Amino acid sequence: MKYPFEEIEKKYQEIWENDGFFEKKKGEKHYLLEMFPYPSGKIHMGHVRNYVIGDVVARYKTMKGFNVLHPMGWDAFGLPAENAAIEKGVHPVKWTEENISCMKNQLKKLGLSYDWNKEITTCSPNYYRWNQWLFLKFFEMGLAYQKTADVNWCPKCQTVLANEQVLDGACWRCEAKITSKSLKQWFFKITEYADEMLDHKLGKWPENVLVMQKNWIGKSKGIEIFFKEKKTGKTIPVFTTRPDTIFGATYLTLAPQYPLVDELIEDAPNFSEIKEFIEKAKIRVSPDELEKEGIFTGRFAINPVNNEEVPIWIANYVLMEYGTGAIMAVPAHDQRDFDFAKKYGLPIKIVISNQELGIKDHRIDRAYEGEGVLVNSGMFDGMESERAKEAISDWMEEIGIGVRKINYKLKDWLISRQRYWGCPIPIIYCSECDTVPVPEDELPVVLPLDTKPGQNLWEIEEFVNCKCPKCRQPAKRETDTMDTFVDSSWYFLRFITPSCETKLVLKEEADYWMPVDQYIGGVEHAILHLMYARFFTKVMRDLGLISVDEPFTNLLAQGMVIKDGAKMSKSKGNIVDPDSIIERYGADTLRLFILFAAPPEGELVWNDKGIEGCFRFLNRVYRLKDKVEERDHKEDRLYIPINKTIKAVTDDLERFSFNTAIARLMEFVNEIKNNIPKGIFEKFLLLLFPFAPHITSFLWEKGKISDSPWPPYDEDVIKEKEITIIIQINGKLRGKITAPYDLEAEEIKKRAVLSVSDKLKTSPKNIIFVPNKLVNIVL
RNA sequence: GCCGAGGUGGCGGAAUUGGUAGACGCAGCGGACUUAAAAUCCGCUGGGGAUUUCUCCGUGUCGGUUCGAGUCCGACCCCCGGCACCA
Repeated sequence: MKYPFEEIEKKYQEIWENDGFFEKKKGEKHYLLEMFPYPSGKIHMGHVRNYVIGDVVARYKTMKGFNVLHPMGWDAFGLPAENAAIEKGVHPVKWTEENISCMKNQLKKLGLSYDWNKEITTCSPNYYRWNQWLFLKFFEMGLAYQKTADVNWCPKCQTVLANEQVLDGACWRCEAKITSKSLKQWFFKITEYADEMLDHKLGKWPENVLVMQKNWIGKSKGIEIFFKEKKTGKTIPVFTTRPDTIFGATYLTLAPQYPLVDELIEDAPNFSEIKEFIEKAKIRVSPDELEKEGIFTGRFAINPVNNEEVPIWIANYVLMEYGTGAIMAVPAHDQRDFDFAKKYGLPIKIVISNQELGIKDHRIDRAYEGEGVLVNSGMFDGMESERAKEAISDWMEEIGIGVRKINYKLKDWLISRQRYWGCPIPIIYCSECDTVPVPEDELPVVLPLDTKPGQNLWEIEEFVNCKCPKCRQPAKRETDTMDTFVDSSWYFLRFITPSCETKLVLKEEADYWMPVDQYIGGVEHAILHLMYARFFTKVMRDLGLISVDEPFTNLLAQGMVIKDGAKMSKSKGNIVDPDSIIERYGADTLRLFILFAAPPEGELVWNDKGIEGCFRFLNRVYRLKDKVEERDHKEDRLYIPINKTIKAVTDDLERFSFNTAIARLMEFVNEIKNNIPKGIFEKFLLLLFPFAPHITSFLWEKGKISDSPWPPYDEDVIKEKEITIIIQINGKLRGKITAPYDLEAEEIKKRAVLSVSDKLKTSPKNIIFVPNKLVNIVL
C-alpha cells in the first residue's frame, strides 16, 4: 500500500510556487543559510542532507514566529564548466544555465522553502561586478598585491592553486600531482588578519573546525637570531621557537632556494656538485618520501652568543617559505637536526639536561625535545628552559643580536587563476602607468561570452586590448581570473539585497540581517571556504560595509553521506540518485529518512532498506485520517502523550536532534490504537510539518498549515500525578513502585523497603533517595 | 609524530545534569487476516542459565572515584577526520 504522494507533492509544490514562503515581516530576525552548491549537473545526497536540515530549521523558526531569511543561489564559476565545454562542445554559460535550471527544479521537488526572489548566481555580471569592486577596495587598502613566487601549479587544471587547495601534494579538485612554477600572481593579504582569525568569539562553532583553522593559521612565537657569515660579514637571520637551545647550535642550514646561496658557493671547489644538489633539492617531494640530504657550502657562520664558528649547510628539508629560509640546527634537541647530524657526522652538543638523558653522555640515540635545565650555556646555565627562552630573548634584543618575531604557517591567499570561466581581475597594464585599477564606474569588466571551447582570455584580442584609464594610451587587461573561492567569500551579504544596482549591499539591511544566525554545510569546507569568508567579513567591516566581526554566528557542520564504506561519489560508483528515491517514495519520505538515519554532524550510512521504515511511517500517518474523530480532546487518553511529544520534539529541534525528534513522532503514532481526536491530530500534524511538509499540508484540510504557529504544550499535564520510582539494592535494579508526584521522602523510602522486603537479608545501612526517580537501598 | 572526534545488540542509532542501558527504525522470528501472496495488524527479539513475574553477565581493555558509572578520573588498545619536515 502506498499513499498518493505524487499527487500530494505536486499539488503543494504548485501552491508554494505561487504563494512563496516569507511574506510576513515580523518577529525577531533569523538569517538561515546553507552553503550554496556548484551547479555541476544534478544534486546529490550530500546536497539533499544539507538542504533538508536547513529547510526543517527554516520551517520551524518561521512557525516559532521568527522573520526568517532563507535564500539559495549558485556558486556558478568553476572548472567543470570549462571541461564540459571542451568535452561536449557546450559553452560554459549554456552548460551552467542548464544545470542551474535542472538543479533548481530538483530542489523544488524536495519541497524546500527558499525565497527564490533572492536567488543569486555568481557568474552573472550583476554579481561579479561586486567581486571586482571588492578587489579594487582590497587593492586600495593594500590587501591585494602582486608578487612573483614559486606557486602550486596543477598541470591537469592548467592553473595555479592556493596552499589550502593542495591536499597531500595533489589538486583538491582533480587529484593531479602539484608541481612548482615561478609566476607573477595576485595575492590577498589574509595574513594581516591571522591573529584576529584565531578566535571565534561569536555563537557556537564545532570545536574541531576551530581547531583545524587554528592549526592552519599556525601561530608560533619565537625570535630571529642574526648569525654572520664569516667571510663576507653578511647577516643570516634564523627563526627559532627555542632560543633556550642556542648554545647547542652546531651548524646552520639553508633552504636550496636561499638567496645568498649562489654567492656563498661561487668559489667552492666542488661548485658543480653543490649546484647539482641544489637543483635536485628544489624538487618538492612529499615529506614521508623525502630522505634528508644536504651538502656543505664550505663557508662558516658565527654564532652571536658565543662567537663559535659553525659550518653552513644546504639541506632539502629546510623550507624557503617559512621563517627566514635558514635555520640554526640543534641536533641534541631537534630530531630532524639529529638525524641529519648523525648522517653527516656533525657535532651534537647537549644544552638541556633532563632525567632521561645524563648530561655527560654524548652518545644519545635521539634528540631530547622537551624542557629542562640549561647546561653548557654560559651565563644561562642552571636556568629552566621556559624561563631561559625569555631571558635569552631579552638579552639578545638588548645587545642587538636578535629580535622577537611571530611566524604563521598561513600564507597569503593566491587568487589568480589561469582560467577562462571565472571573474576577470579588474586590472589594466599600461607601459607608461604600470598597474592601473579599472575605475569603479567602468565595472563590471565583462567576461566575453563569444568564445570557443577551451579558449583562454589572453587569446581574445578584443578583451585584452584596451585603453589605459589614466593616460588613454593602448594598454592590456589582466587575463587571469579570480579563484572561485573569492565569489563565495561574501555571497551571504549579497543575499540581503541581491538586486541592488548601486551598492554591494544596503547598509541598513545588512545591519538588520547580519550576521548569519545559522550556517549549515559540510565539514570539508572547515578550512577553505569558512576561513576565507571570515577573512572577507573582517575586511568588509573595515571598509564600513557591515558592522559585524564574524559572518556566521552558529555553524552546523554536517557529516558526509556514506554508502558501502565510502563517501558517495561518481568515481566510486556508489551514488544513490535522489530523483529515483523521490520517484519511488516521495520527497517527504526522503526528507524523513535522511534526518532519521543519523545525527546531523555524524556520517550518514545510506541503507536502501532503512528508507522503507520512513515510508511505512508516512503511510500510517496518511491512514490516520480515517481514525480522526470530532470530540473533546482534553479528556482523551492521547492528551498526555501529545503534550509530552510536543515538548520532546521542541527540545530536540532546538538542539538539532532531528533523528530523535522523528523517533518521538513515531512513538506517538504507535500510541494511537483505534482513533484520535481532531484537536490532537492537528497538533501532531504541526509537529510533523517541518519534516514532511507535503503530506501534513494535505491532511490539514482547513487553510494553510504553514500559517499556524508552533504548538505550545500544557505544562500541567506533563507533570504526571503518578510516577514510577526505581528501586535499587546496592545500585542494582530490584523493583519498581508507583507513587504520587512529589510524595515526601520518608513515605517513599518506607514503601520502597516494603516492596522488596523479601529480598532484604539484612537491614539497610543507608537509603539514597532521588526525588521522583529512585530509591537505592544500601545493605 | 601532533591535534581533534569517537568505540553501545546482527545493523543505523537512543540514553540532555552520574540514577530503569539498548528509545525509534532496519533486519530476524512467531502469530492474525487471506484460497495464496503482497500489504496491514499483534507479539518476541543483547548474551547465558532457571523457563512465570527469577537470576548472572553486559556500553573497546584494565584500574579508580561513587550508594550508584555508557556518562567522571588515570593508563592502554582500536577506528575515523585534520595537519605533517612550520624549525
